[in-house]
Amino acid sequence: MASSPFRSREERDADRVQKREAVLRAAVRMFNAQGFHATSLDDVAASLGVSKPTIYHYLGNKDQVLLECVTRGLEQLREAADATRAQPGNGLDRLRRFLRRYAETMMEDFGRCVVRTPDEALSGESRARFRALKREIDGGMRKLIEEGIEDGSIAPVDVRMASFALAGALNWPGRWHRPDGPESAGDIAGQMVDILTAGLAPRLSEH
Amino acid sequence: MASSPFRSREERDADRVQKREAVLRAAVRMFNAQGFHATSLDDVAASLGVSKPTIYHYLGNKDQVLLECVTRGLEQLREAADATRAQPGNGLDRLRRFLRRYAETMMEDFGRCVVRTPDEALSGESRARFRALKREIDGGMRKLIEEGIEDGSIAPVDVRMASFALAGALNWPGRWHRPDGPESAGDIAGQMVDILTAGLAPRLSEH
DNA sequence: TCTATTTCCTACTGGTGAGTATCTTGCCTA
DNA sequence: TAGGCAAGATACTCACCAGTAGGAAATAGA
Repeated sequence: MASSPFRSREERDADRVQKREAVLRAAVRMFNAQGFHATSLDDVAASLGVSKPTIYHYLGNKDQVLLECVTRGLEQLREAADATRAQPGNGLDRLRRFLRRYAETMMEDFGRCVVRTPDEALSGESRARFRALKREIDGGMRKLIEEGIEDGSIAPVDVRMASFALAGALNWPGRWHRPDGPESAGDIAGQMVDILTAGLAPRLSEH
Repeated sequence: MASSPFRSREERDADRVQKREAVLRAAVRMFNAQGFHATSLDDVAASLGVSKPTIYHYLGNKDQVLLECVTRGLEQLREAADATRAQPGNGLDRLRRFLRRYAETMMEDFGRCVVRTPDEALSGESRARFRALKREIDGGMRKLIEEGIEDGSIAPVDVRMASFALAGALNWPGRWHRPDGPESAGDIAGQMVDILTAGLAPRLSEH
């Protein structure tokens, strides 16, 4: 493949996608680092060496930028739920696998943005969509818990409460975890899932 | 006590404290409802039928208002930890009592403000103090877990991870719980603590 | 009665940042 | 080769809001 200064249609399209991606990535990083309100689109643009209208060109207004960030994160979570559903194992096993991926996602750029974004940061239609997506994820988690209770691998609990407890615990790393820290996201996720499924009280009958 | 239009020194002091309190309460309610950045001090003042300089008179600048809100919440948590320390029972019992009060606090005005306030919302010295107070609470929780592990009432776990998991799960109601909902804060707190201490996997040996 | 202090208001300043109007350049297509 | 569209830049507007200046009214104390 000789590289020519004349780019084909596909190349130019790919270019556009790549630039869009770069803008989104820069935005989410700054939102996570400094907070949504403390980040101006001028800042984001400057960090890429471009000007503000460029962001409007690729992504739209600030609301839309944030919505796309959180949507990305929530889609990763939904994919995790879908993948889990297709796997073998009893309910608890599958829930555990889902929770691990959930926690890992929460330590990545877009996942962190989901936890750090309160509903009020978005306005109007965006807020409604944000909420709907979160409800969907919650629904998936509840379903997994229910399946586990049905097959006896999970103790009978209030599904709604359990789901909130798990989500809360696994969202939290998105607030405290630093990606450059000593522990890998996978390690942390694994440990948290163990603690949550085993509980704190010692098990009397463990082989 | 005849009520006279001439107020004593004590009465006037009490008046001042009461007004200060009212301003703080109005502020924290609006911060929780609409978010810190979306709430102007003009809004807070208007909700009390006064003007912005009144807020500056009683509380100082916006940073200081927020700092006092979160400090109140964190002090409630610290009091809970102190009270717990004085109580009888094994480590797990005492931790459970603390966690209940922790969760309940997170569903009240000032507690909710603590969860909803990211570090970046505060600036400079305020931010440092906010972080220090949070670290202190976390230290208290870790200590309780350690004591439980020592006396055998809590399974040996990574204390840091356990503390993060518990805090995350119990902070979360501050984000989703509506005070006017059907379930009382006490009920929710109790259920969440049960789930967290028992774990999800069924216990084989329970009498 | 005179002064100081508390309490609170009206009215301003100044900065910041979202969003837009308009222009330029260059490539693509007809 | 003319017209159109993509990809940006510059340079604005406009609204909002934190924080302040300065003053008025009431009360306290001397």
